[in-house]
Amino acid sequence: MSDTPTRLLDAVDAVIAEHGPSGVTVRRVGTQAGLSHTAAAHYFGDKPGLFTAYLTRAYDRVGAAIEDAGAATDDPHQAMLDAAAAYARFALQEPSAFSVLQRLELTRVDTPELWRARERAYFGIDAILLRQQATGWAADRNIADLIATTWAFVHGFVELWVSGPLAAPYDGQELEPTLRRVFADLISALA
Amino acid sequence: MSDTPTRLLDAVDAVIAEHGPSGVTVRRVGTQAGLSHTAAAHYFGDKPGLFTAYLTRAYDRVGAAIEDAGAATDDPHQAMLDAAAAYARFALQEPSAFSVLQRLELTRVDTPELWRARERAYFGIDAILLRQQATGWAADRNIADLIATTWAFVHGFVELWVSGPLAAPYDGQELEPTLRRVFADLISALA
DNA sequence: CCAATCGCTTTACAAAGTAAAGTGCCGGGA
DNA sequence: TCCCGGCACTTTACTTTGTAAAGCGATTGG
Repeated sequence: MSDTPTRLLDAVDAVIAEHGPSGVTVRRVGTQAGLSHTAAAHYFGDKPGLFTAYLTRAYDRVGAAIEDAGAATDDPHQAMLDAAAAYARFALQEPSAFSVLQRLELTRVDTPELWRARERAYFGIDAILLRQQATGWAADRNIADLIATTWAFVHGFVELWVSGPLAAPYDGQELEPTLRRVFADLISALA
Repeated sequence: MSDTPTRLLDAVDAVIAEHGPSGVTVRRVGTQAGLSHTAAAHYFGDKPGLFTAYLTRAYDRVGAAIEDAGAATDDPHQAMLDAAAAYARFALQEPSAFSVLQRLELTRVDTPELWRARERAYFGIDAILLRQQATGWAADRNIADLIATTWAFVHGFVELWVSGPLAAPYDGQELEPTLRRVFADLISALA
């Protein structure tokens, strides 16, 4: 009994699954949802509006996954690894959403809702890192640099993995355990 | 006196500069190059073909910049920083090309030319890292993990920078010196 | 009971992707 | 010299897509 905008966003997932990320069409999304071909435009204004709403929901999901990772354990070190794994899982399980995360030019970047959702995800990472540093880890390092370094690493690793370059060196391995292992090495190197 | 395909790829740059990455149109590229609206399709087959050729040229350029960074100094540590800086400069100076680097779904990923160009860029990084490790740096670390970690970090850092998230924490600073500083910290942490 | 509003659809049109046929030019053989 | 085949594009034509605008039936407040 979900409402129509939600059904339309679900239809985006279905369309990406069937036709790929660049096969997403405002018209197709409408008809996929069982509505007219202008339904998506009616609700979201235009194509960037549709993508913005879709991306906002995607950030909300990954942000929630990161928050869950932080809340599930008292050990910040474990939480960092879990949050990274959540990000990786998100990229693999919802490749549609993840691919759109990288297509900001198709969205209205200045939408407040989108900002809020992005900041939610980023704030979850910050919180975990601050807790980890409070345990004495990397105590003498600049916190802003620490945050940037770990973000950049995790995001870059996942992206290079799904877009191909890391497939060859880690042939046959799986993303999540590999990321956990390499990230753990990085964390201990930074200590 | 450049040939027509080259002029068309230059026209892609001009179109992106004028209309943004999503304003690139096969027809517009043709007319921008002073040709008919089907000229680009004629030479590159279709839109993915055009993007593939454009992306191949972009990878060739960034690969050459990385090779130059490696060749310009005997100090591998310096070469690593220079290569990272070259990547950052590329992202800033050719935002058009960099934005397409992230839009692989618009390209024909399986094109051999594109593979070759990508591998050229990656191989340049590998070579520098191997030289650096030969100096004793991080000698006991798995070379594949080292490569993945530094790639992921540099790529992720630049991407988060240009797409927004790092703008707030590093407000008012510039990408290249910031990346050099944070990357140098990472290198010494990994040592 | 009725009209305004809601939630969508229908209609309409311009821009863009792309297939296919056309056109002028240039070089090489009879 | 003439012709003819191919090269380098252009012209034409058709379909899909984005999007504006008007329409239309069902609810709902007065």
